[in-house]
Amino acid sequence: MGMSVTIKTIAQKAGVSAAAVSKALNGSPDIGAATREKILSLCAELGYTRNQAARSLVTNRSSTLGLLIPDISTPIYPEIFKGLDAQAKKRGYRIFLCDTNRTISMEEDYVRILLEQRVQGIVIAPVSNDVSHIQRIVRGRVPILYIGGKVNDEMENYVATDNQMGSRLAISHLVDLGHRRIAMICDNYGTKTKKDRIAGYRAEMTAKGLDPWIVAGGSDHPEGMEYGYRMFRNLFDLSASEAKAARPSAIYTSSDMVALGVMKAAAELGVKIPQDISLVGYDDIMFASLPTVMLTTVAQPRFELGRLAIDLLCKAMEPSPQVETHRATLEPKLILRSTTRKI
Amino acid sequence: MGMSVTIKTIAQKAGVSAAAVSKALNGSPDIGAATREKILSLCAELGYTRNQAARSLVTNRSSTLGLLIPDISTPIYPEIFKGLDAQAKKRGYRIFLCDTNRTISMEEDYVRILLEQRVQGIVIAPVSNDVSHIQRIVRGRVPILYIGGKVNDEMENYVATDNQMGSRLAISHLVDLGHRRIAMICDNYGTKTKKDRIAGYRAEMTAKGLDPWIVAGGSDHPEGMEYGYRMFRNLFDLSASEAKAARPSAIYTSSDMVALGVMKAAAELGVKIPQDISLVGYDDIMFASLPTVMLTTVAQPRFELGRLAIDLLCKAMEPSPQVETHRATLEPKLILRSTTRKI
DNA sequence: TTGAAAGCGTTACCAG
DNA sequence: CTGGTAACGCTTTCAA
Repeated sequence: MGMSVTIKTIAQKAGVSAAAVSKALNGSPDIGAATREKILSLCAELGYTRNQAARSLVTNRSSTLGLLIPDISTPIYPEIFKGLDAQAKKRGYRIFLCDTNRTISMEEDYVRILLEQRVQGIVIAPVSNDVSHIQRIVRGRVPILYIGGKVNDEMENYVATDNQMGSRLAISHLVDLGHRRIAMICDNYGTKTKKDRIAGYRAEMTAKGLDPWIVAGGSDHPEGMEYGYRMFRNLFDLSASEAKAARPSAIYTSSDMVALGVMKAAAELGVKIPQDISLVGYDDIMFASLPTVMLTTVAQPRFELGRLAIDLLCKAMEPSPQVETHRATLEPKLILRSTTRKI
Repeated sequence: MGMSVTIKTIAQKAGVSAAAVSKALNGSPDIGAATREKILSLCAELGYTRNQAARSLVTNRSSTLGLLIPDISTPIYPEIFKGLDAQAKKRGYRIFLCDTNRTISMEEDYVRILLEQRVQGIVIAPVSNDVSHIQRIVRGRVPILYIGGKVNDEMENYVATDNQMGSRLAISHLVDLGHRRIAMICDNYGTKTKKDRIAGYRAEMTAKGLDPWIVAGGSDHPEGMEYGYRMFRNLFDLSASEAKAARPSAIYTSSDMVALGVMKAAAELGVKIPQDISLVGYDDIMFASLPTVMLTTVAQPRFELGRLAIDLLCKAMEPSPQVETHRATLEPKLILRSTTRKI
């Protein structure tokens, strides 16, 4: 194993100084075209590869951003990663992805690791509403931009989505179709995100002169699919004795996963969607577009989220930021598929 | 903005040398317990964070492995990443994930970047069967371990799954249920993976004294869901004029995505699964377990894949590898759900 | 047990 | 335009 080829190796072979090689490599104008050519071809020939560690050390720039997410196998994150990745690339940054496994301790570990890597900024979809453990470690040494469902105003910089508007879009659509008995099934309602979705639902129902009908369990209740499954069964068991007219004609859920649970329960109970009941979800996870699912749902613009997040983070990274906080809220939109129908 | 706190800062404040701090930080035995304590508490107090770039530079170890995948939003990869990540962590490595967007040029770019980062090994799920462009860049400077559907024996180190066995499991199950007319719909059959799945199907059918019935289009045909959709419609249009008995009673597909296409077509044609026809997929993507899908399918042990891949890569990374190539093949297993039925 | 000194590969700053 | 020279922050001898 011969010594690896460094800038010095090249310099020697080319009969120039290390400084000259560095300049040629970095496209500096302070070098003659002839020398540059010579150096560059020599680099190609010898298979020279820059040592990023050495560069980072001296320039104090790693050209790397960190990304912390709770779980990459949760349907929404792969696309968010891609959005962030694409935009970061445009701006000359690499993204270092860390999956925290929904664990505070891993979140802490990774933040420390990212700090050791000297990332220039971090995008975090935090595990919990409270991010004080993160702040405590970072101590403001690196700008952080928060994204995801746990975002709230305690956080300095964030990109959120307008969850109230999302609900309003969903309800408005159902009302347009003639529905008046619209129940909302909401899991996990402690988070800001879910609170907003509920608020939007309530506001739009009221605006249309309808009575809100909210099914939302405590934090000890199951989440996602399991929750939707149980609550829908509940809803129908309870109304079983009553007239059929007392049932909701449409269900709006706090997430697609909850909607999936509803679908499962409905199938078991012989309730047809959308013939017997209309259903609208939230998130537009990949499943929602499957031929066997085709769920009408509220989508957040994921690519746009990535773009915005990186742009805001970069603003926060500037030597003397113009403003104190960097925040943005994205507008969701309704994706019409096959689980809603005129009544 | 004061100077960041370095090992020197600590050394000064503690009244010791930089070397001493380094030793304390790295748990070296060559240092007194008292001095160590003093140094450590000072580090905590001042919020000292190691500079990984500087460490890498001098130790020539980045403690980082690269991972190249074609598309993180493809259902199978998030879990593979997690498996790899977990195992790498156990061995003290971080994983740098690169999404190549199914693009040869990005694959090349990222390989170069990883080389610049001085990753100590790379796991690659390549975009194409041919990986010569990667070899050309890497020049053997870093060990590579290949995974994924494109793996073939041209590649030095790899972890594959036994696709022949997967098919045999599927067919054997269908035969046990009484099926004799079992068609296989296979997209994208140019790859080693798909060839093996076909071979396994053929072998098992023959072993059971049944006639293989293979539907496999050329490379110009669509892939995945679209392919399954079209081929299933084809199959039924063709057999529409014939007796119903001439139709297959079961379909085995080369992937879950193809099976999803079949389900869509079947739904449109009024063919009930599994009442009218049984269906088995391959891959066990997350969708497969959805309540509205519940697809019986062949699964590769993804976590095991991650473990093995990292272990083999680490073997290949050892100074003087024991053997030339590092290869392993994993055994798939059949996941029984609700799309197959006794005939 | 401790520390001084020598690098690791690169860039930045000047003086030629 | 070019090339020494001095950092960057750390680890690793080796001598005390």
